[in-house]
Amino acid sequence: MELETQQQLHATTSEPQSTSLGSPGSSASKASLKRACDCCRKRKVKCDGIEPCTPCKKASIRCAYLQAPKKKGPKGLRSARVLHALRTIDGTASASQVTPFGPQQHGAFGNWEWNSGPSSPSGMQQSESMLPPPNVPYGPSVSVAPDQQYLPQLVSTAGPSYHPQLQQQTSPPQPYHPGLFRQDSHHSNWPSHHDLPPGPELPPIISPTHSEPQQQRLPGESFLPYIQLFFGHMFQIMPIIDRQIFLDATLYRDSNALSSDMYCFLCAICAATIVQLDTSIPQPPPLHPQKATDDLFAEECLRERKSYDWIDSVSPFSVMIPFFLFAYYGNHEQNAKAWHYLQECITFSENLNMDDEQSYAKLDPVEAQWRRRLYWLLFITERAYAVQRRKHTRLHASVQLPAVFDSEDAQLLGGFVNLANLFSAVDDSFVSAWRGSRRQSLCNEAWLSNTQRQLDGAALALEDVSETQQMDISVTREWLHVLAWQMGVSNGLIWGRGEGGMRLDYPIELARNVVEITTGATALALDSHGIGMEQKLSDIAGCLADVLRCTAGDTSATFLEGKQYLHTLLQTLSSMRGKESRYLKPLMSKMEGLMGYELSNATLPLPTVTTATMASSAGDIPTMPGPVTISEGESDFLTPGGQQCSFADSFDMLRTLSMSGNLGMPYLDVPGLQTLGGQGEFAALRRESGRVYDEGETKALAGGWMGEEDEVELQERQAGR
DNA sequence: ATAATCGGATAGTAAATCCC
DNA sequence: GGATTTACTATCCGATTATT
Repeated sequence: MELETQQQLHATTSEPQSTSLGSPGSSASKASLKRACDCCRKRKVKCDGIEPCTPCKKASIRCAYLQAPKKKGPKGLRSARVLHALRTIDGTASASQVTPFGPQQHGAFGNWEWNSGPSSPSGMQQSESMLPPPNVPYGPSVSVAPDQQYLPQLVSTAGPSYHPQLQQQTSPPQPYHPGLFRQDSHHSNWPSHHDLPPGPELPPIISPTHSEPQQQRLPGESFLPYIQLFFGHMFQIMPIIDRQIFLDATLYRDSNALSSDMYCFLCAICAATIVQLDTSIPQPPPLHPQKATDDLFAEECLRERKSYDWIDSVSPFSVMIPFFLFAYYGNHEQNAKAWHYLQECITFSENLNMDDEQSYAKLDPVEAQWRRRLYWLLFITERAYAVQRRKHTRLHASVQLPAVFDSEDAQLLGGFVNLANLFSAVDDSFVSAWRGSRRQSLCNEAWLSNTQRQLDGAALALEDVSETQQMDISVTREWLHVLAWQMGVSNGLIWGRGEGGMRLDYPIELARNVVEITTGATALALDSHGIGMEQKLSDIAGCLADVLRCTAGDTSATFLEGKQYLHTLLQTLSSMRGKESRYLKPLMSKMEGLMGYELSNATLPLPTVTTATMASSAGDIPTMPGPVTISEGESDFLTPGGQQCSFADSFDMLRTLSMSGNLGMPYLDVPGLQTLGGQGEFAALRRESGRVYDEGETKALAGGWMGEEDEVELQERQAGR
């Protein structure tokens, strides 16, 4: 009912009232409804407009009226287009009039070859990566705007006869979407951000880079290639902006016409995209000979920010700008800044009441959906960050998950929601336990096994999501399993039947899953998650290495299997994002002297596995007998291979195991290597330790590999006791 | 027999242009 | 400024195809 009233907002005002009432007009025998629901529209069946409508009810599908109607009426200058078409027909006449700028000079209109020209650095990806994935429930996706399909035609017809002056007049569809997201502008709650000039009032010779020395801002055409990269590879994990708006080249015609927050936003998202994708994909040539392009964008963002009152300018941009700055700094492992910007975007989201379900009811349904996505992206990011850096969390799973827009592939949001569900399992008690602020007694086996079960239950139906998302969800799930397991170990919870995975060899099983997931994947599906994916894999590998260290000398099939998984993980890390991961060397040095790995990663020797032992394992990982509690001097336990191992001997090893993946790793006190950052939802930083300290260890730890932050926290905790 | 799909007819809307 | 033209989107009929 509520939706029905809301839909009236979208309905046009001048519709004949009689139509929906069934009294036929003078000639029309059919009475069209004001607005068909999303499903009926897609199905091309008559909708009765109630909610849920009869066809949807009959088909047992969810009825919604989310899709905003497109703007009607012609776009662009008609006569100019006619002229242009005529000129094209008369192509020979203008063929000789190629200007000195040539087609490569995009001028103030932006890059008109955004998906076709050879000069477009990502034109190549357009055809492949930018294609929307198949739409599962609704048939072919319509997520590519009609005007996007239209643009290349203009370009191609312009062809060799490109002429700036003419091009100006035959300019493409005027930008008519005033808001951040496609809306009916008359009731948009989103601020109107880009007040583009009414017409193409552009300098006659268009090359802002050279002809406008007074121009402070980066030229408009700088952005589009990176925005294309974003939509090609990162949108799946951050589906928070509208393709139709941000892939429309008219937006980038004149950067000076952009509002400050839009400009800042574009700078921030470009900076984050560049650093996140890094060398995993060919990127456009640098904008500046001396300065890295991502740094240039980030600096430009911060510079522009000084020019307006960004604190009072509360809009979704206020949330997204610091979010992408967070991703930028996170990927650069500048943690203090990353943390600052993450907090900033959370603060803005609170200012927008995005954590309050009630606030969404007041919004236009489409706007509400975009905001839900943004909120959940923040939620996921914050949770991942909290876990990785052992920070507290501020956001809660207090608002409904976003729904799939009719215009979109359901696949896309399916993956996003899946990830959100996964992180919902990382509840406050998980974070508290991980931070060490939860009483140990609460981190018991029942709670842990329940948490592990939740993680498995949270992310299902992965076959319906894209490879990139699948990678994210699967690896994240295994990574969270590893963390939960480490929590259990740190609380002395290892028992034999393997309930909740609390077995010594559980990480080997997890590593097997990860290897299975990553082995068949394309590199880009893995790489587009940025440094966060490297971190997770390195955490998992680190934990696996600890387990193997703990069982050193064990020649059982499980152990050898684990060795092989570790080898595969290290190999994956050796070629991530087009280069060797910075986490590889520390892992290798951790492995030094163990299992035959050498520090030099030039050759990663395959561990020799005898067929006999492999055959005997047959995927069946033996478990440790009986529940044990960890206390020095107690009875012995068995390694997966059945080796006797006394607690006195292994206590140190287990202590190491309990320290969140990289604990005990020698690189932790190396500045600049302690942090991880931002892949989309995991623009998060490495936290050195996730364990629950006990006082006996603190002095030794504090003097050793513990980071400053840990020391402060430790002191705080000790003072509190 | 029934349900689902979708090409395309038809209608409505609004920008662009014409006309005075 | 108002009328007209044009270009666009929306609805949904009904032929076709798929499913039970």
